[in-house]
Amino acid sequence: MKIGEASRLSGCHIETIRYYERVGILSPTVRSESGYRCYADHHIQQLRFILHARELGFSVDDIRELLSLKEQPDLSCQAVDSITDKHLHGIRNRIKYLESLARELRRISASCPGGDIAECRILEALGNSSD
Amino acid sequence: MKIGEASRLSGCHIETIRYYERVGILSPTVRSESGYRCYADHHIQQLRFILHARELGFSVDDIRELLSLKEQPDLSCQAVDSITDKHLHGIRNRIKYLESLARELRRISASCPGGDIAECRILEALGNSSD
DNA sequence: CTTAAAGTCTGTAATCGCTACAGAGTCAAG
DNA sequence: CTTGACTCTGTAGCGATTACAGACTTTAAG
Repeated sequence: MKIGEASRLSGCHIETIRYYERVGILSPTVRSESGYRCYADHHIQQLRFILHARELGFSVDDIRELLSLKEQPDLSCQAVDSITDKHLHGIRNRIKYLESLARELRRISASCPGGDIAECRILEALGNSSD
Repeated sequence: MKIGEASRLSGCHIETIRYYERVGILSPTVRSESGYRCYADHHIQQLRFILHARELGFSVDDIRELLSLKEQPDLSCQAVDSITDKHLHGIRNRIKYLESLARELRRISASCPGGDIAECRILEALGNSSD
């Protein structure tokens, strides 16, 4: 099948499919006489895997590694767990960071009486280095 | 003062200072005979404002607007509030999104018995389109 | 006075994960 | 036979920096 159908079946944009091939997480395809990429079922499977992993926020590098591990069924899945844990850890850190930002913004915003710019506490707070 | 001292006083990297000038959120400087940038106190103030706003996650475009509003003390600070609220909203949405990712990752991760890759439920879950 | 080190300049490329073209070629239907 | 849909490659853009290379200037020490 050609890239258009692969796109419809996998849910990946055409340009993204070509991108995944370029960065080496999607296996290269056979080419037709005219140079069109020809996709097989396993490509669709791969694309769905990639898409789902991306939806869960895994990086392309993580996915490369996950796909490579997938090819070695006899290995312990500890490496997979480790990638997942690291990723989860990263997400939790980002959440904590964003929560602290939100708290701080809320605090600053609440302190502003809402009159003229001259008395705006938000701008004032931004002007002061560490408050 | 030259860029090195401006960097030390403001806490911005030298290259970042030049970048802020290039994108137009830091006022251009007078140049010395040899072409070195000469910074005054108000540049340091501006840099601290920018740095703090960036720490709170405001975009460069937001900052450009905040700085421009700051120059008009007679205006209502409603525009400032609006930028801040929008930003806070964006952060809260990102938090929600990351929390849903974390829940899903946790769920998938917990379902894995931890043996061989062949039985790894994480890889299995990633392979299945919508679960 | 010379030389070495530290500072500064401009311009360009890299980061990440796509997305969006331009311009050319291919294929199927009417 | 032509129109339109599809595909190709290659390149540039996004955002906010960071990281050079290669050239120039200034400062401090010997």
